[in-house]
Amino acid sequence: MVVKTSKERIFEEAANLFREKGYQASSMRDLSDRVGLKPSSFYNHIKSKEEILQKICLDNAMKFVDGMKAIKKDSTDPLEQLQAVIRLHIDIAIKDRSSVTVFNDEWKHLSEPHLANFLKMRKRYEKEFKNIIETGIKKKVFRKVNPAIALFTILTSLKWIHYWHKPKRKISVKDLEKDIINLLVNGVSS
Amino acid sequence: MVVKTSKERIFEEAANLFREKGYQASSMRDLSDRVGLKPSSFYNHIKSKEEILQKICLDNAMKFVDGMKAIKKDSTDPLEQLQAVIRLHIDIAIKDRSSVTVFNDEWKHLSEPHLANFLKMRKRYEKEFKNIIETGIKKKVFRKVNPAIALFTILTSLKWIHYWHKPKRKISVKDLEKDIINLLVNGVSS
DNA sequence: GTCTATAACTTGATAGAC
DNA sequence: GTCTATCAAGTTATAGAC
Repeated sequence: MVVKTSKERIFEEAANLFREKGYQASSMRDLSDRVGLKPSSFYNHIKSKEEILQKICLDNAMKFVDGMKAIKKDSTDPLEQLQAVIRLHIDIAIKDRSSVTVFNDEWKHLSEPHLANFLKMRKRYEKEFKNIIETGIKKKVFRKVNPAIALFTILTSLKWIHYWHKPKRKISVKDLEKDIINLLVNGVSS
Repeated sequence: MVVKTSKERIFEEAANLFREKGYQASSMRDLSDRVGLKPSSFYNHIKSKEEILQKICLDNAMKFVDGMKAIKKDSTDPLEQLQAVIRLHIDIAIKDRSSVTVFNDEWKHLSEPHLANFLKMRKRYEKEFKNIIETGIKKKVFRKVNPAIALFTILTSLKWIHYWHKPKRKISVKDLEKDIINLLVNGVSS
């Protein structure tokens, strides 16, 4: 994919723009400046502004759903699964910063029925995540924590990476993953 | 404060509205419907729409800054300080859900110089938080974790409470605080 | 201090020439 | 497939009556 099509450039620049300014504050004219096409030309490639948001949200949701599916297939050990899920979140955040930020922060601007679909997928994902924690507790691999609280604490704690990680930082992705897993699994206490 | 002034009602309903729809997607007409005043009447009480956002962001920033100051005064033990900071975040999130959500998610729509001020305050707060972690490591109260990674993981992990906590949930604030502190300090591993 | 009316501007999207 | 021109609707904020 050396030469990008106009359509690809629209989606890529839109993700960058939406990440920086938010979906609502980003106008088609702003996007036009970045893509190098007049706003009217967009409509040969997309149906509407919201279609861009829909695709970004759906594509990222699929990355998480597919990743979770693979994890559950690869291992049945809750600790291994938890570690793999943490790695999944970090890898997705680092691979496409803009797109995952839009997925995290701008989904609320989806219209129906896309919003309902999105929330249904998210709920299902959270359920699978919580199941890992609950199984870990049952097998005594994890301490007896409140599964819902552990779920949201861990899930939310993985949302800063896209904001913090820049290629210039000296830490490698492998080390970053190791440190975060260590922190969430073992805590800070000595 | 039994009877609320128009000004108070504007700020209160604005926080609710901005939380639900986002700042940019919230119009003065939307706000008008909730407050029960015509949009033009707002301008007897406020200078602009952004002034509302500015006040919400600044007020909440001050809550965190003041809270941090009190914590550093009350104790010099890093573990006690960390526990108190976690409680601070949870208490603020539960006491005024809407306002803290706007503070968390909508600050990017501040114009200069308010945006720069906000970011400066945030950076200073993060520095004080990181200092607790670094001191804890030096005193061997905490394990030798990467302080920046621990800072952001813990800080971010506290951002789901406003979204999850509803009075109808059976768990008390005290128990919620205990569970989250336990999780972040000791991890999930048994 | 609230209202009606409206100014001044920006928005997403379309029509139609090339 | 890109452009110019433009529309219809929505935006924040103000002027001035009461």
